Amino acid sequence: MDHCILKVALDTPLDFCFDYVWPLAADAARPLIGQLVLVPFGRREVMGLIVAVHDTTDVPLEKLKQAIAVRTQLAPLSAEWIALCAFAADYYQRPLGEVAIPGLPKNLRALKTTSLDKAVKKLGKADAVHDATPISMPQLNPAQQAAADAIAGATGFAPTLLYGVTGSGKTEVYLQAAAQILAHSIDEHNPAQILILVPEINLTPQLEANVRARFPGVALATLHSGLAEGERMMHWLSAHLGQARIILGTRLAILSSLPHLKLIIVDEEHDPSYKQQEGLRYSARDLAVWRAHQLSIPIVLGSATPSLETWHHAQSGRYRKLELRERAVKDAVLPKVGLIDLERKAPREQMVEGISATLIAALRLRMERGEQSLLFLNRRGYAPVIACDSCGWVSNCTRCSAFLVLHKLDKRLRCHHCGYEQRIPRSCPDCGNVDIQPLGRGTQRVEENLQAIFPEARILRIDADSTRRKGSAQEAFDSVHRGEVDILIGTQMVAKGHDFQNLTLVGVLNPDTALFSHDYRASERLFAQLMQVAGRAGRVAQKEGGSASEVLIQTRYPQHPLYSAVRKHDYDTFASELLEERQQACFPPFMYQALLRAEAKELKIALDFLHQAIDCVEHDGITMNDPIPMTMTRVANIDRAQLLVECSSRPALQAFLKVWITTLREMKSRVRWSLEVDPVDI
DNA sequence: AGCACGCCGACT
DNA sequence: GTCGGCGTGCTC
Repeated sequence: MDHCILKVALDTPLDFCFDYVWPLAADAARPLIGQLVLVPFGRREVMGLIVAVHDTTDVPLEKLKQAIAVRTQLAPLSAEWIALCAFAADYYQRPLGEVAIPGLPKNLRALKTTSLDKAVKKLGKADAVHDATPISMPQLNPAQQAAADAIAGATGFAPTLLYGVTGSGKTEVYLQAAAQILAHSIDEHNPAQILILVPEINLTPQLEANVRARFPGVALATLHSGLAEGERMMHWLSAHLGQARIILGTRLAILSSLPHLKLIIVDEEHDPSYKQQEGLRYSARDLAVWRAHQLSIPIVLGSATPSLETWHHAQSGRYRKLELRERAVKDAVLPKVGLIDLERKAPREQMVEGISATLIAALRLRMERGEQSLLFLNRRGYAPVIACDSCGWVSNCTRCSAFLVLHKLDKRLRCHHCGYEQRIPRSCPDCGNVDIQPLGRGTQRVEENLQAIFPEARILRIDADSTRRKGSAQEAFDSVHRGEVDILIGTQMVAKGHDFQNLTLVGVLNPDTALFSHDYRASERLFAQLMQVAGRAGRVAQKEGGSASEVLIQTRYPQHPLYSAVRKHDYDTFASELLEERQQACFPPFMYQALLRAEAKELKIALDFLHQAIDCVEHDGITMNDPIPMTMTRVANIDRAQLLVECSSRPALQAFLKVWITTLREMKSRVRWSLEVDPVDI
């Protein structure tokens, strides 16, 4: 045989592999499965992944093209890694190449190989032997020690929920379990790799510093979307070559090549950021569990407020549950949670610009004591809408079913969905009335109001607008840590991860909307968010003579069971009740779901397509709900509708989706559609 | 998805 | 007269 046929997966929506001829010189080695190959594709040249090497092909000869080059400098991607991609492709109903290729560093996919060559040489020279002996570890409390031992001592696939309140020292458990596994593997010629996933880029610097301090000699690689191409290449390669022993990253890191993976840790496993919300809509947490199962290794899912999926598995015994009941810092107590009743309107509860007298007094007390406060409001901008008092005009976006948000500092009205911007009108565009008013409150407005109430206070706002510049989020957090801020105002960005040592008050401004959301997951998320933001306070030991750290929630519904559970820090009961409700209502995790979305210039076209989609296929045993417009129907002049599909059996749903999606592709409809498996926002 | 080809409207 | 809108067709 003077040539062979390469079956190549390419990054294209076409759901099959492409065959290429590869000529074999007399003494040349055959290309290997898992190698990358440069091929002509249409009028372009692209990088693909070799998934099989055959002698023959069914493709007609005149269609066959020759591959250009096989990337031999790089060790082939492993069969396990390809199997992981193949599973994700299959489960989420996407082509293999769309899963496997985009996660690879761009420089690896580029035509010229100089940067790859340099990186491989550079890493080849790096000392592969590391001193994995950690510096002395802090003393763990008995529960932490038991947890670390149980995790590190587990053999085979051992999924574990590490359930512990914020501040209970979960990170310490991760690090000591990691230390044990690294120590076991260092003497053998079997180096271990440990993957630690965190929800957001903002959380990596802090954890990275912790890990580096704890494991000074151990090679660490970070993987997240904020890396420059060069860095990404080096970090990805050091993971792929097995040199990086600890890999710290966001959700995209779950698809990296880790030949010696021995432990996976998913921190804050309930966090919605683990779900990719565009393109391949995967759950990094779910893929992490699959990967651990595939490799027969332990996996730790850590959270103070586990997802109901994970909670359910822990309750049913599929996952082992390890619990940390106490805060790890000695004498630190859980913050006291108080509710400020906005309905009661007692004289003392006069509101100043949406902030109650009680909260203002609490802020003043912290100022006097030289302690820090945090105000949490999950709404950026100055006001979510402006309106005309006399004719009722409101600032609607012309392209979306949403309001234009007032950004007073930039003097702009801005749509948060399509990016449309305009100047702030001086008068009502409909009736000319000059009296147009901002309605509602965003973080910018609270910042302005608060500065008026406390002229001497050093106030800092942290939200997506104030941290647009790269690195500015870190600078902002650093300045809080240095004590340069008295009052911090922030969106959910500030709720995660950061321990503020001198912070003793958390005010929550407007959480009620989530209580009555049509999304049945909203209350689960609100609870997690409140617990998380509450955890920012009271991490230090209670100050002598002072009172405990405090969380004050302004609400119109102080009697709501969610708030009672938050007050008692009682996730167990709350979660068990939610699970009960979900079972009654046949919602996940007792039901498996997929969502077909359609987009068109007119809503009717999208809805018609979805009705057609229902009729085009047999669906015995599958619940096809009515097609409905999406909550945000119109975005950027495109109307969107969705069709929810349900089944009590995951395999049955998977089998159905496979047939369905094939049929839908064959319909060749000009409506844009996409399928999401295990959707979170419905 | 890209990227081409192809056929109709408003501009230097 | 051309620049450029996006329909539709193809990718081993």
